[in-house]
Amino acid sequence: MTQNRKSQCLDTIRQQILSLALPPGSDLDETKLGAEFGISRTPLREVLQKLAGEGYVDITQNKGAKVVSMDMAVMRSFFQTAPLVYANIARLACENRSLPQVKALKTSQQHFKKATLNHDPARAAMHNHQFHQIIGDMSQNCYLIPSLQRMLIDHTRLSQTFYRPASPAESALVRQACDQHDDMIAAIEDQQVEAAVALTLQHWALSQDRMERFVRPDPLPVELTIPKETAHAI
Amino acid sequence: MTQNRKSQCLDTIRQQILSLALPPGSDLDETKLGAEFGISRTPLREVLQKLAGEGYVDITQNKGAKVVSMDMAVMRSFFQTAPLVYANIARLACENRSLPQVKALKTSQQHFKKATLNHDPARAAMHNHQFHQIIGDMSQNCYLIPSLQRMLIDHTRLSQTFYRPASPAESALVRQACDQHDDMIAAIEDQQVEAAVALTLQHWALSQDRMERFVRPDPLPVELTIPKETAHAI
DNA sequence: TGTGTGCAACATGTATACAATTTAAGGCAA
DNA sequence: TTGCCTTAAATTGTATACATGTTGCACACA
Repeated sequence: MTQNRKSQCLDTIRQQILSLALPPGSDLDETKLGAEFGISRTPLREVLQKLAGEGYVDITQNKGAKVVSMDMAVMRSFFQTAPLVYANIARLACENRSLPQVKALKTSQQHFKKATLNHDPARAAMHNHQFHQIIGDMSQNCYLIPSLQRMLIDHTRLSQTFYRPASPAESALVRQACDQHDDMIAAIEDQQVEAAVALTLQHWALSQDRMERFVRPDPLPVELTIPKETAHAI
Repeated sequence: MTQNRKSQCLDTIRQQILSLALPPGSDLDETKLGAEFGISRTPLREVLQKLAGEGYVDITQNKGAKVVSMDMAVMRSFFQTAPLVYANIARLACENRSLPQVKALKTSQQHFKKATLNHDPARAAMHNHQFHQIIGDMSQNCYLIPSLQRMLIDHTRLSQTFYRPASPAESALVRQACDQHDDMIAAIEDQQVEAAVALTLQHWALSQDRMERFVRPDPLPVELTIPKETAHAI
Protein backbone atom coordinates (compact mmCIF):
# COMPACT_ATOMS: atom_id res chain seq x y z
CA MET A 1 0.00 0.00 0.00
CA THR A 2 2.50 2.56 1.15
CA GLN A 3 5.02 0.83 -1.12
CA ASN A 4 2.65 1.33 -4.02
CA ARG A 5 2.72 5.08 -3.57
CA LYS A 6 6.48 5.04 -3.78
CA SER A 7 6.71 2.96 -6.93
CA GLN A 8 3.86 4.92 -8.44
CA CYS A 9 5.80 8.09 -7.72
CA LEU A 10 8.80 6.55 -9.45
CA ASP A 11 6.77 5.59 -12.51
CA THR A 12 5.02 8.94 -12.71
CA ILE A 13 8.21 10.97 -12.56
CA ARG A 14 9.85 8.70 -15.14
CA GLN A 15 6.91 9.13 -17.42
CA GLN A 16 6.81 12.90 -16.93
CA ILE A 17 10.47 13.16 -17.81
CA LEU A 18 10.04 11.03 -20.93
CA SER A 19 6.98 13.00 -22.02
CA LEU A 20 8.77 16.30 -21.42
CA ALA A 21 6.11 17.31 -18.89
CA LEU A 22 9.24 17.73 -16.79
CA PRO A 23 11.55 19.35 -19.34
CA PRO A 24 15.33 18.82 -19.36
CA GLY A 25 17.07 20.88 -16.71
CA SER A 26 13.97 21.47 -14.62
CA ASP A 27 14.26 21.40 -10.86
CA LEU A 28 12.70 18.68 -8.73
CA ASP A 29 11.62 20.09 -5.39
CA GLU A 30 11.64 17.41 -2.69
CA THR A 31 9.05 19.07 -0.47
CA LYS A 32 6.65 19.78 -3.31
CA LEU A 33 6.93 16.34 -4.90
CA GLY A 34 6.59 14.64 -1.53
CA ALA A 35 3.36 16.49 -0.85
CA GLU A 36 2.14 15.78 -4.38
CA PHE A 37 2.57 12.02 -4.06
CA GLY A 38 1.60 11.80 -0.40
CA ILE A 39 4.94 10.48 0.81
CA SER A 40 7.47 12.10 3.10
CA ARG A 41 10.81 13.40 1.97
CA THR A 42 12.80 10.34 3.04
CA PRO A 43 11.29 7.89 0.55
CA LEU A 44 11.03 10.62 -2.05
CA ARG A 45 14.75 11.25 -1.83
CA GLU A 46 15.30 7.54 -2.39
CA VAL A 47 13.13 7.73 -5.48
CA LEU A 48 15.31 10.56 -6.77
CA GLN A 49 18.46 8.57 -6.00
CA LYS A 50 17.06 5.69 -8.00
CA LEU A 51 16.17 7.97 -10.90
CA ALA A 52 19.70 9.34 -10.79
CA GLY A 53 21.04 5.81 -11.03
CA GLU A 54 18.87 5.18 -14.08
CA GLY A 55 20.04 8.37 -15.74
CA TYR A 56 16.78 10.33 -15.53
CA VAL A 57 18.04 13.01 -13.14
CA ASP A 58 21.28 14.54 -11.94
CA ILE A 59 21.76 15.09 -8.23
CA THR A 60 24.22 17.71 -7.01
CA GLN A 61 25.37 18.00 -3.42
CA ASN A 62 23.23 20.48 -1.47
CA LYS A 63 21.55 21.55 -4.70
CA GLY A 64 18.96 18.86 -5.26
CA ALA A 65 17.86 16.96 -8.32
CA LYS A 66 17.42 18.24 -11.87
CA VAL A 67 16.09 16.46 -14.93
CA VAL A 68 19.12 15.54 -17.04
CA SER A 69 19.82 18.16 -19.65
CA MET A 70 20.37 17.63 -23.36
CA ASP A 71 23.01 20.05 -24.53
CA MET A 72 24.88 19.99 -27.84
CA ALA A 73 27.70 17.78 -26.57
CA VAL A 74 25.24 15.16 -25.36
CA MET A 75 23.34 15.17 -28.64
CA ARG A 76 26.56 14.66 -30.54
CA SER A 77 27.33 11.62 -28.39
CA PHE A 78 23.78 10.43 -28.85
CA PHE A 79 23.90 10.32 -32.64
CA GLN A 80 27.41 8.93 -32.54
CA THR A 81 26.63 6.07 -30.17
CA ALA A 82 23.05 5.03 -30.91
CA PRO A 83 23.67 2.63 -33.84
CA LEU A 84 26.41 0.83 -31.92
CA VAL A 85 24.26 0.23 -28.89
CA TYR A 86 21.02 -0.54 -30.69
CA ALA A 87 22.63 -2.95 -33.15
CA ASN A 88 24.45 -4.92 -30.48
CA ILE A 89 21.42 -5.07 -28.23
CA ALA A 90 19.40 -6.38 -31.18
CA ARG A 91 22.01 -9.06 -31.89
CA LEU A 92 22.00 -10.26 -28.29
CA ALA A 93 18.23 -10.07 -28.06
CA CYS A 94 18.02 -12.45 -31.01
CA GLU A 95 20.33 -14.92 -29.35
CA ASN A 96 18.94 -14.76 -25.82
CA ARG A 97 15.24 -13.89 -26.09
CA SER A 98 12.77 -16.08 -24.25
CA LEU A 99 9.33 -16.83 -25.61
CA PRO A 100 7.46 -14.97 -22.83
CA GLN A 101 9.57 -11.94 -23.75
CA VAL A 102 8.57 -12.30 -27.41
CA LYS A 103 4.97 -12.35 -26.28
CA ALA A 104 5.49 -9.22 -24.19
CA LEU A 105 7.10 -7.55 -27.18
CA LYS A 106 4.08 -8.35 -29.35
CA THR A 107 1.72 -6.94 -26.75
CA SER A 108 3.78 -3.77 -26.50
CA GLN A 109 3.74 -3.42 -30.26
CA GLN A 110 -0.06 -3.78 -30.31
CA HIS A 111 -0.32 -0.88 -27.88
CA PHE A 112 2.11 1.16 -29.93
CA LYS A 113 0.22 0.53 -33.15
CA LYS A 114 -3.07 1.42 -31.51
CA ALA A 115 -1.66 4.70 -30.20
CA THR A 116 -0.34 5.64 -33.64
CA LEU A 117 -3.68 4.85 -35.28
CA ASN A 118 -5.41 7.04 -32.69
CA HIS A 119 -2.96 9.85 -33.48
CA ASP A 120 -1.82 9.95 -29.86
CA PRO A 121 1.90 10.71 -30.20
CA ALA A 122 2.53 10.95 -26.45
CA ARG A 123 1.18 7.46 -25.78
CA ALA A 124 2.89 6.15 -28.90
CA ALA A 125 6.21 7.48 -27.65
CA MET A 126 5.75 5.74 -24.29
CA HIS A 127 4.84 2.42 -25.88
CA ASN A 128 7.72 2.75 -28.33
CA HIS A 129 10.00 3.30 -25.36
CA GLN A 130 8.68 0.18 -23.68
CA PHE A 131 9.05 -1.80 -26.91
CA HIS A 132 12.75 -1.05 -27.13
CA GLN A 133 13.19 -1.61 -23.41
CA ILE A 134 11.84 -5.13 -23.81
CA ILE A 135 14.38 -5.77 -26.55
CA GLY A 136 16.98 -4.61 -24.05
CA ASP A 137 15.69 -7.09 -21.49
CA MET A 138 15.96 -9.83 -24.10
CA SER A 139 19.65 -9.12 -24.58
CA GLN A 140 20.25 -10.34 -21.02
CA ASN A 141 23.41 -8.26 -21.03
CA CYS A 142 23.83 -6.40 -17.76
CA TYR A 143 26.68 -4.34 -19.20
CA LEU A 144 24.94 -2.92 -22.26
CA ILE A 145 21.50 -2.45 -20.74
CA PRO A 146 22.49 0.66 -18.75
CA SER A 147 23.73 2.26 -21.96
CA LEU A 148 20.54 1.34 -23.76
CA GLN A 149 18.41 2.76 -20.95
CA ARG A 150 20.19 6.10 -21.20
CA MET A 151 19.94 6.15 -24.97
CA LEU A 152 16.22 5.42 -24.79
CA ILE A 153 15.56 8.21 -22.31
CA ASP A 154 17.07 10.78 -24.65
CA HIS A 155 15.73 9.13 -27.79
CA THR A 156 12.18 9.29 -26.49
CA ARG A 157 12.63 12.90 -25.41
CA LEU A 158 14.25 13.96 -28.69
CA SER A 159 11.59 12.22 -30.76
CA GLN A 160 8.92 14.24 -29.01
CA THR A 161 10.87 17.45 -29.25
CA PHE A 162 11.19 16.90 -32.98
CA TYR A 163 7.63 15.83 -33.66
CA ARG A 164 5.44 17.81 -36.06
CA PRO A 165 1.91 16.64 -35.29
CA ALA A 166 0.19 17.96 -38.39
CA SER A 167 2.66 16.81 -41.01
CA PRO A 168 1.38 14.09 -43.37
CA ALA A 169 4.97 13.11 -44.21
CA GLU A 170 5.45 12.49 -40.50
CA SER A 171 2.48 10.13 -40.38
CA ALA A 172 3.97 8.09 -43.20
CA LEU A 173 7.25 7.78 -41.30
CA VAL A 174 5.42 6.66 -38.16
CA ARG A 175 3.60 3.98 -40.14
CA GLN A 176 6.92 2.85 -41.58
CA ALA A 177 8.46 2.66 -38.09
CA CYS A 178 5.49 0.59 -36.97
CA ASP A 179 6.04 -1.85 -39.85
CA GLN A 180 9.71 -2.10 -38.95
CA HIS A 181 8.69 -3.07 -35.42
CA ASP A 182 6.69 -5.96 -36.84
CA ASP A 183 9.65 -7.10 -38.92
CA MET A 184 11.95 -6.82 -35.92
CA ILE A 185 9.65 -8.97 -33.83
CA ALA A 186 9.67 -11.65 -36.52
CA ALA A 187 13.45 -11.58 -36.84
CA ILE A 188 13.93 -11.80 -33.08
CA GLU A 189 11.39 -14.57 -32.69
CA ASP A 190 13.06 -16.59 -35.48
CA GLN A 191 16.52 -15.67 -34.16
CA GLN A 192 17.66 -14.32 -37.52
CA VAL A 193 20.53 -12.29 -36.18
CA GLU A 194 21.70 -10.53 -39.32
CA ALA A 195 18.17 -9.58 -40.30
CA ALA A 196 17.46 -8.19 -36.84
CA VAL A 197 20.63 -6.11 -36.86
CA ALA A 198 19.91 -4.78 -40.37
CA LEU A 199 16.34 -3.91 -39.45
CA THR A 200 17.50 -2.20 -36.29
CA LEU A 201 19.93 -0.04 -38.23
CA GLN A 202 17.20 0.84 -40.73
CA HIS A 203 14.89 1.69 -37.86
CA TRP A 204 17.55 3.95 -36.42
CA ALA A 205 18.20 5.57 -39.80
CA LEU A 206 14.51 6.38 -40.13
CA SER A 207 14.38 7.96 -36.72
CA GLN A 208 17.58 9.86 -37.31
CA ASP A 209 16.32 11.11 -40.65
CA ARG A 210 13.12 12.36 -39.06
CA MET A 211 15.02 14.26 -36.39
CA GLU A 212 17.52 15.74 -38.82
CA ARG A 213 14.78 16.94 -41.16
CA PHE A 214 13.26 18.75 -38.21
CA VAL A 215 16.51 20.44 -37.26
CA ARG A 216 17.46 21.24 -40.84
CA PRO A 217 14.23 21.74 -42.80
CA ASP A 218 14.07 22.78 -46.45
CA PRO A 219 15.12 26.44 -46.75
CA LEU A 220 12.46 29.06 -47.32
CA PRO A 221 12.08 30.16 -50.94
CA VAL A 222 14.57 32.89 -51.64
CA GLU A 223 11.99 34.92 -53.58
CA LEU A 224 9.66 35.07 -50.59
CA THR A 225 6.16 35.94 -51.86
CA ILE A 226 7.30 37.94 -54.85
CA PRO A 227 6.52 36.34 -58.25
CA LYS A 228 9.53 35.04 -60.14
CA GLU A 229 9.33 37.37 -63.13
CA THR A 230 9.67 40.48 -60.91
CA ALA A 231 12.23 39.04 -58.52
CA HIS A 232 15.26 40.45 -60.36
CA ALA A 233 13.85 43.94 -59.83
CA ILE A 234 14.63 43.89 -56.12
CA MET B 1 32.73 17.32 7.80
CA THR B 2 29.59 15.29 8.13
CA GLN B 3 29.49 15.20 4.34
CA ASN B 4 32.99 13.79 4.35
CA ARG B 5 31.91 10.81 6.38
CA LYS B 6 29.25 10.02 3.82
CA SER B 7 31.51 10.24 0.78
CA GLN B 8 34.21 8.37 2.67
CA CYS B 9 31.68 5.64 3.38
CA LEU B 10 30.85 5.55 -0.32
CA ASP B 11 34.51 5.28 -1.32
CA THR B 12 35.30 2.68 1.31
CA ILE B 13 32.43 0.38 0.34
CA ARG B 14 33.29 0.76 -3.35
CA GLN B 15 36.88 -0.14 -2.61
CA GLN B 16 35.90 -3.08 -0.43
CA ILE B 17 33.69 -4.45 -3.18
CA LEU B 18 36.42 -4.05 -5.80
CA SER B 19 39.01 -5.66 -3.54
CA LEU B 20 36.66 -8.54 -2.73
CA ALA B 21 36.83 -7.67 0.96
CA LEU B 22 33.08 -7.63 0.43
CA PRO B 23 32.67 -10.68 -1.79
CA PRO B 24 29.96 -10.97 -4.47
CA GLY B 25 26.58 -11.78 -3.00
CA SER B 26 27.45 -10.68 0.52
CA ASP B 27 24.85 -8.87 2.55
CA LEU B 28 25.15 -5.20 3.49
CA ASP B 29 23.52 -4.58 6.86
CA GLU B 30 22.29 -1.00 7.16
CA THR B 31 22.49 -0.83 10.93
CA LYS B 32 25.93 -2.38 11.12
CA LEU B 33 27.43 -0.25 8.34
CA GLY B 34 25.86 2.89 9.75
CA ALA B 35 27.47 2.26 13.10
CA GLU B 36 30.76 1.40 11.43
CA PHE B 37 30.98 4.68 9.53
CA GLY B 38 29.41 6.82 12.22
CA ILE B 39 26.41 7.89 10.18
CA SER B 40 22.75 7.14 10.72
CA ARG B 41 20.72 4.84 8.54
CA THR B 42 19.16 7.60 6.43
CA PRO B 43 22.36 8.77 4.70
CA LEU B 44 23.68 5.22 4.66
CA ARG B 45 20.65 4.09 2.70
CA GLU B 46 21.32 6.88 0.23
CA VAL B 47 24.86 5.63 -0.14
CA LEU B 48 23.52 2.17 -0.93
CA GLN B 49 21.08 3.63 -3.46
CA LYS B 50 23.96 5.39 -5.14
CA LEU B 51 26.03 2.22 -5.20
CA ALA B 52 23.06 0.42 -6.72
CA GLY B 53 22.90 3.05 -9.44
CA GLU B 54 26.58 2.54 -10.18
CA GLY B 55 26.17 -1.22 -10.36
CA TYR B 56 28.07 -2.16 -7.22
CA VAL B 57 25.09 -3.55 -5.30
CA ASP B 58 21.62 -4.91 -5.89
CA ILE B 59 18.78 -3.69 -3.71
CA THR B 60 15.67 -5.81 -3.26
CA GLN B 61 12.47 -4.54 -1.70
CA ASN B 62 12.36 -5.26 2.03
CA LYS B 63 15.46 -7.42 1.68
CA GLY B 64 18.25 -4.89 1.69
CA ALA B 65 21.40 -4.55 -0.37
CA LYS B 66 23.74 -7.27 -1.60
CA VAL B 67 27.03 -6.97 -3.44
CA VAL B 68 26.30 -7.78 -7.09
CA SER B 69 26.95 -11.42 -7.81
CA MET B 70 29.01 -12.88 -10.63
CA ASP B 71 27.33 -16.02 -11.87
CA MET B 72 28.07 -17.92 -15.06
CA ALA B 73 25.58 -15.98 -17.18
CA VAL B 74 27.15 -12.69 -16.14
CA MET B 75 30.67 -13.90 -16.90
CA ARG B 76 29.56 -15.01 -20.34
CA SER B 77 28.22 -11.53 -21.02
CA PHE B 78 31.37 -10.05 -19.59
CA PHE B 79 33.74 -11.81 -21.99
CA GLN B 80 31.32 -11.24 -24.84
CA THR B 81 30.95 -7.51 -24.32
CA ALA B 82 34.28 -6.30 -22.99
CA PRO B 83 36.16 -5.80 -26.28
CA LEU B 84 33.25 -3.87 -27.77
CA VAL B 85 33.02 -1.45 -24.87
CA TYR B 86 36.75 -1.04 -24.25
CA ALA B 87 37.58 -0.49 -27.93
CA ASN B 88 34.90 2.12 -28.45
CA ILE B 89 35.73 3.93 -25.24
CA ALA B 90 39.38 4.02 -26.35
CA ARG B 91 38.42 5.44 -29.72
CA LEU B 92 36.36 8.20 -28.16
CA ALA B 93 38.99 8.90 -25.51
CA CYS B 94 41.47 9.54 -28.30
CA GLU B 95 39.18 11.99 -29.98
CA ASN B 96 37.92 13.85 -26.92
CA ARG B 97 40.67 13.70 -24.29
CA SER B 98 41.76 16.96 -22.68
CA LEU B 99 45.34 17.60 -21.65
CA PRO B 100 44.58 17.71 -17.90
CA GLN B 101 43.02 14.27 -18.32
CA VAL B 102 46.17 13.01 -20.03
CA LYS B 103 48.14 14.30 -17.08
CA ALA B 104 45.80 12.54 -14.65
CA LEU B 105 46.20 9.35 -16.65
CA LYS B 106 49.98 9.57 -16.41
CA THR B 107 49.80 10.09 -12.66
CA SER B 108 47.49 7.11 -12.29
CA GLN B 109 49.87 5.01 -14.35
CA GLN B 110 52.79 6.01 -12.11
CA HIS B 111 50.88 4.78 -9.09
CA PHE B 112 49.98 1.56 -10.88
CA LYS B 113 53.58 0.91 -11.90
CA LYS B 114 54.79 1.59 -8.38
CA ALA B 115 52.29 -0.85 -6.91
CA THR B 116 53.32 -3.57 -9.36
CA LEU B 117 57.01 -3.04 -8.57
CA ASN B 118 56.21 -3.30 -4.86
CA HIS B 119 54.35 -6.56 -5.52
CA ASP B 120 51.18 -5.11 -4.06
CA PRO B 121 48.48 -6.66 -6.27
CA ALA B 122 45.56 -5.16 -4.33
CA ARG B 123 46.81 -1.60 -4.76
CA ALA B 124 47.79 -2.33 -8.35
CA ALA B 125 44.25 -3.52 -9.08
CA MET B 126 42.79 -0.32 -7.62
CA HIS B 127 45.12 1.92 -9.60
CA ASN B 128 44.49 -0.11 -12.73
CA HIS B 129 40.78 0.41 -12.15
CA GLN B 130 41.29 4.15 -11.82
CA PHE B 131 43.47 4.19 -14.96
CA HIS B 132 40.71 2.73 -17.09
CA GLN B 133 38.11 4.91 -15.42
CA ILE B 134 40.04 8.01 -16.50
CA ILE B 135 40.05 6.72 -20.08
CA GLY B 136 36.28 6.43 -19.68
CA ASP B 137 36.08 10.04 -18.53
CA MET B 138 38.08 11.06 -21.57
CA SER B 139 35.50 9.51 -23.89
CA GLN B 140 33.02 12.15 -22.74
CA ASN B 141 30.28 9.76 -23.75
CA CYS B 142 27.52 9.65 -21.16
CA TYR B 143 25.91 6.65 -22.84
CA LEU B 144 28.89 4.29 -22.88
CA ILE B 145 30.39 5.31 -19.53
CA PRO B 146 27.78 3.42 -17.48
CA SER B 147 28.60 0.26 -19.42
CA LEU B 148 32.30 0.80 -18.89
CA GLN B 149 31.82 1.35 -15.16
CA ARG B 150 30.00 -1.95 -14.82
CA MET B 151 32.59 -3.77 -16.89
CA LEU B 152 35.37 -2.34 -14.77
CA ILE B 153 33.74 -3.39 -11.52
CA ASP B 154 33.61 -7.00 -12.63
CA HIS B 155 36.94 -6.85 -14.45
CA THR B 156 38.72 -5.66 -11.32
CA ARG B 157 37.01 -8.31 -9.23
CA LEU B 158 37.69 -11.11 -11.69
CA SER B 159 41.34 -10.11 -12.07
CA GLN B 160 41.83 -10.49 -8.37
CA THR B 161 39.90 -13.71 -8.18
CA PHE B 162 42.14 -15.10 -10.87
CA TYR B 163 45.41 -13.82 -9.52
CA ARG B 164 48.20 -16.23 -8.56
CA PRO B 165 50.56 -14.16 -6.41
CA ALA B 166 53.56 -16.42 -6.53
CA SER B 167 53.62 -17.22 -10.24
CA PRO B 168 56.62 -15.79 -12.14
CA ALA B 169 54.68 -16.07 -15.41
CA GLU B 170 52.07 -13.85 -13.82
CA SER B 171 54.64 -11.21 -13.00
CA ALA B 172 55.75 -11.13 -16.62
CA LEU B 173 52.15 -10.58 -17.73
CA VAL B 174 51.73 -7.75 -15.25
CA ARG B 175 54.87 -6.06 -16.57
CA GLN B 176 53.54 -6.46 -20.08
CA ALA B 177 50.21 -4.91 -19.09
CA CYS B 178 52.09 -2.03 -17.53
CA ASP B 179 54.00 -1.44 -20.78
CA GLN B 180 50.74 -1.51 -22.70
CA HIS B 181 49.43 1.23 -20.43
CA ASP B 182 52.40 3.40 -21.39
CA ASP B 183 51.73 2.78 -25.08
CA MET B 184 48.04 3.54 -24.62
CA ILE B 185 48.85 6.86 -22.95
CA ALA B 186 51.06 7.82 -25.87
CA ALA B 187 48.44 6.87 -28.44
CA ILE B 188 45.72 8.78 -26.62
CA GLU B 189 47.89 11.83 -26.10
CA ASP B 190 48.83 11.88 -29.81
CA GLN B 191 45.23 11.05 -30.79
CA GLN B 192 46.28 8.06 -32.87
CA VAL B 193 42.88 6.41 -32.90
CA GLU B 194 43.67 3.17 -34.67
CA ALA B 195 46.74 2.57 -32.54
CA ALA B 196 44.79 3.21 -29.36
CA VAL B 197 42.05 0.79 -30.39
CA ALA B 198 44.55 -1.90 -31.37
CA LEU B 199 46.47 -1.49 -28.12
CA THR B 200 43.25 -1.64 -26.14
CA LEU B 201 42.26 -4.91 -27.80
CA GLN B 202 45.73 -6.33 -27.13
CA HIS B 203 45.44 -5.22 -23.52
CA TRP B 204 42.11 -6.96 -23.27
CA ALA B 205 43.48 -10.11 -24.91
CA LEU B 206 46.27 -10.24 -22.37
CA SER B 207 43.88 -9.91 -19.47
CA GLN B 208 41.50 -12.44 -20.96
CA ASP B 209 44.33 -14.89 -21.53
CA ARG B 210 45.46 -14.55 -17.94
CA MET B 211 41.97 -15.23 -16.63
CA GLU B 212 41.36 -18.16 -18.97
CA ARG B 213 44.65 -19.81 -18.02
CA PHE B 214 43.57 -19.62 -14.40
CA VAL B 215 40.21 -21.21 -15.09
CA ARG B 216 41.61 -23.82 -17.49
CA PRO B 217 45.18 -24.55 -16.36
CA ASP B 218 47.43 -27.17 -17.96
CA PRO B 219 46.12 -30.61 -17.04
CA LEU B 220 47.95 -32.59 -14.39
CA PRO B 221 50.34 -35.22 -15.79
CA VAL B 222 48.37 -38.37 -16.47
CA GLU B 223 51.08 -40.54 -14.96
CA LEU B 224 50.91 -38.66 -11.65
CA THR B 225 54.13 -39.34 -9.75
CA ILE B 226 54.75 -42.74 -11.32
CA PRO B 227 57.73 -42.86 -13.74
CA LYS B 228 56.83 -43.25 -17.38
CA GLU B 229 58.33 -46.69 -17.94
CA THR B 230 56.04 -48.28 -15.30
CA ALA B 231 52.93 -46.31 -16.11
CA HIS B 232 51.43 -48.96 -18.42
CA ALA B 233 51.42 -51.39 -15.48
CA ILE B 234 48.60 -49.53 -13.70
C1' DT C 1 10.41 -37.56 11.90
C1' DG C 2 8.49 -34.31 9.11
C1' DT C 3 5.43 -30.43 8.54
C1' DG C 4 2.83 -26.46 9.57
C1' DT C 5 1.65 -22.52 12.53
C1' DG C 6 2.43 -18.68 15.53
C1' DC C 7 5.22 -15.67 17.86
C1' DA C 8 9.34 -13.13 18.81
C1' DA C 9 13.41 -10.97 17.24
C1' DC C 10 15.34 -8.51 13.73
C1' DA C 11 15.87 -5.81 9.47
C1' DT C 12 13.91 -2.64 6.43
C1' DG C 13 10.66 1.39 5.30
C1' DT C 14 8.64 5.92 6.63
C1' DA C 15 7.61 10.17 9.09
C1' DT C 16 9.11 13.98 11.58
C1' DA C 17 12.10 17.09 13.95
C1' DC C 18 16.24 19.33 13.78
C1' DA C 19 20.91 20.84 11.72
C1' DA C 20 23.55 22.71 8.03
C1' DT C 21 23.92 24.80 3.73
C1' DT C 22 22.47 27.57 -0.04
C1' DT C 23 19.91 31.39 -1.97
C1' DA C 24 17.99 35.78 -2.16
C1' DA C 25 16.77 40.03 -0.36
C1' DG C 26 17.76 44.21 2.04
C1' DG C 27 20.64 47.75 3.42
C1' DC C 28 24.76 50.33 3.47
C1' DA C 29 28.92 52.45 1.71
C1' DA C 30 31.65 53.88 -2.24
C1' DT D 1 23.78 52.99 -9.48
C1' DT D 2 26.95 49.35 -8.35
C1' DG D 3 29.15 46.28 -5.37
C1' DC D 4 29.38 43.92 -1.18
C1' DC D 5 28.15 42.47 3.34
C1' DT D 6 24.65 40.83 6.57
C1' DT D 7 20.81 38.34 7.59
C1' DA D 8 16.50 35.76 6.94
C1' DA D 9 14.04 32.43 4.28
C1' DA D 10 14.07 28.34 1.81
C1' DT D 11 16.05 24.01 0.66
C1' DT D 12 18.79 20.13 1.47
C1' DG D 13 21.07 16.77 4.79
C1' DT D 14 20.86 13.95 9.11
C1' DA D 15 19.23 11.71 13.30
C1' DT D 16 15.78 9.37 15.66
C1' DA D 17 11.44 7.21 16.67
C1' DC D 18 8.05 4.49 15.02
C1' DA D 19 5.65 1.35 11.42
C1' DT D 20 5.86 -2.48 8.55
C1' DG D 21 7.60 -6.53 6.76
C1' DT D 22 10.73 -10.72 6.98
C1' DT D 23 13.14 -14.52 9.16
C1' DG D 24 13.90 -18.15 12.13
C1' DC D 25 12.82 -20.72 15.99
C1' DA D 26 9.77 -23.23 19.16
C1' DC D 27 6.10 -26.02 19.63
C1' DA D 28 2.06 -28.60 18.37
C1' DC D 29 0.26 -32.01 15.49
C1' DA D 30 -0.06 -35.53 12.02
